[in-house]
Amino acid sequence: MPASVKDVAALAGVSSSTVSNYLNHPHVLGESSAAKVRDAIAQLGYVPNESARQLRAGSSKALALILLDAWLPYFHELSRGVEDVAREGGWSLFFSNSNRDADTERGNIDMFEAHRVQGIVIYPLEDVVPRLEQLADRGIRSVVVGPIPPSATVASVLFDDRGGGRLAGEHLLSLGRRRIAFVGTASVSQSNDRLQGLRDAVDAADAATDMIDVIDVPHLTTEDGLDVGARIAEMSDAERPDAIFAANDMVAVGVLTQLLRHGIRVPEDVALVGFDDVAQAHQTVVPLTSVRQPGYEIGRAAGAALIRQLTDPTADLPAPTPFAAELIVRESTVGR
Amino acid sequence: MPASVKDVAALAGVSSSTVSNYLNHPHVLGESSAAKVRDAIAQLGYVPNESARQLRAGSSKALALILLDAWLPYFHELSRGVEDVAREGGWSLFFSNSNRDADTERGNIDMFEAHRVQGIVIYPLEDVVPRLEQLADRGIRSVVVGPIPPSATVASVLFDDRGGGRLAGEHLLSLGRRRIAFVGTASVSQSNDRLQGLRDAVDAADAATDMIDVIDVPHLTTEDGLDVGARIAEMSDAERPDAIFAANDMVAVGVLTQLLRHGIRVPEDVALVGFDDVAQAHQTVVPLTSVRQPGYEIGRAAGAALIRQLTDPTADLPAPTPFAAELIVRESTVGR
DNA sequence: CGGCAGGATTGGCACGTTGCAACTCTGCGT
DNA sequence: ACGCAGAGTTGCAACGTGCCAATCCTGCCG
Repeated sequence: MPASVKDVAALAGVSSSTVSNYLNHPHVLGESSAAKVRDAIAQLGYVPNESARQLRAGSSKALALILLDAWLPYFHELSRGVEDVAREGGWSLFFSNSNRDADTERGNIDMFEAHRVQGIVIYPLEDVVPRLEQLADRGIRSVVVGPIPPSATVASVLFDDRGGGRLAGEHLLSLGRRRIAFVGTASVSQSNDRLQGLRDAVDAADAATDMIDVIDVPHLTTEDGLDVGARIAEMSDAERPDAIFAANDMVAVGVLTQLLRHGIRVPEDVALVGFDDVAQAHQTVVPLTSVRQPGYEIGRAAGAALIRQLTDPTADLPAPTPFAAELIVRESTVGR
Repeated sequence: MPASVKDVAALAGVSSSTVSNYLNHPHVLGESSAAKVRDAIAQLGYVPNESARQLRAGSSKALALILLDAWLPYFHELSRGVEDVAREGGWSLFFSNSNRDADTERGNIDMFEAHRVQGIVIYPLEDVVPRLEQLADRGIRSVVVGPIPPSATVASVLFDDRGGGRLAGEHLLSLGRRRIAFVGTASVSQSNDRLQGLRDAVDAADAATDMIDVIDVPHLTTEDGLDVGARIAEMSDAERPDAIFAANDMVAVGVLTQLLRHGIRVPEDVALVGFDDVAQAHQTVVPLTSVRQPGYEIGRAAGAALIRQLTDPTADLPAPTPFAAELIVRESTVGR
């Protein structure tokens, strides 16, 4: 039912090639034809059919972004970075959310392959590198945010999670804290790296290795943090840790909220460090010390790396120099 | 470079029609051909080209969702509702975010028209009904979430914002509060309706009309709430309102946080009511009384209304019976 | 053994767009 | 007056898919 080039051409009294030229090579058009085509397009409200364009072109000038869990604030920042760099380069960007489900993740990859996007930025749940290498054979390049096994065709953008964990640990130790609880998710490699960094700090300080108490939660959400906070609040003073390092800010916010509800003082009774430094970290009653992960910049870097590969397929994969962690100290560790 | 039906057909030793039949009408295939085609598809890793499919079909089995500001938690709930109902009906769903920018909103609509989606669910920024009616002429139906002028072709799903505002007002008045500050955004009609509901409650109680103090903020974010909270905290006891009604939960969370930082007691000194009842409302140090807006159900209703129109184009537009508001009372108004 | 029913398979076209090669036309130089 | 340059325009093919009508084949009945 919508108008096609043919309809426009008929109304304008020119051939469809001329209409196509008007859209894609305006400079070759004569003045009078251009005017006729312009009027006809306006009159019919013609909008080029993107599917036909893509079919003709062989692929769409589009990228895809697949996120582990789009509702976490950190992923907002990441996606804005990818989005901006895509828009600047004139690419369209399709989003999708794996919702922490491996089937959904695979389904999203399949869908984007069917839509012939040219490249994919993915923050993966499971090991997707073999699948991505398969896609690379078929001309779809990709960039993984996070650590991956070495690959000849799949690039990655790294953040120094372990170093960030170490910064958090050193900070807490320097404050004299000696019983540190780590709240994280063993199923996400980044969480484990952050824990390893904490262990590094403890080892370097020559402190007792049993000072770390690991608490595993399913999703790193505020809700999970509230549960953990309740458990900690119920502990006796003797068994309660004097510091908590949370694997992300959202779970830290939950812990903080629950501790405050129970009248436990932060940082006097328990010091608290989060991770990511999202906006929420300084929007809490006691502003949160956090390890800054530059989500926006990481997103930009991932998008830029992808676009570079697509623009110049002969270029080498960019060397994965990790983004450095930075500790942002606020009142949840040092008071006012 | 990727394989096409032709490649599959050549490898399987059958015609491309047979391959097409295998994919779309498996029952007409013979046993042996089916097996050959299956093997060839597997061997080549063939994935049908979605663009070509859509071109052939005339339109994609896809819907679009355009949100005013995807980062607000309320919109997560809304989008999950639309997403679920779309998936259940076998439709793909494309997301996009207007980011509170009218140009972006228009650009998104244009993009989805070019991609020939069959329908659009939109939570609009500006008045988009004329544009949507134009789309309806070209076969793209749409459903607006929120109030719209009467239209023959554009459906809407309504929520009783005014009634919700009234509930909040009645609640605060019944608690004996007499100086109510309203925090909202004049540029969003829903915010104004909520304020009007508050005024209704005050009028009905025969109370002084100057008891309402309207504070306008730009975006209804937590950051805006922090600013407002700071202003309120600096007021003298005499001029400080004894109740605050915020147009959404995020701004309420900001206000609450700032008040608590300044040692102002909630609800003893200032009672606080939010709007939407998102998850964050019960994840605060003092859980937030809020007017529940069933975002998930509203999203489902919008998606279902759209799919109904597409499935049966002769059906009348569904009557827009508004979703009712419900007050969820928590400690930010009644204490413990 | 001829014919025919009906299942299985195929050729060809159309969807809307774009790029290329080919064509027309105007005006200018010789 | 003739040719030619070059700007402007056009016809045609092709992208990958899906559907329709047409064809092929197998086996069975008379």
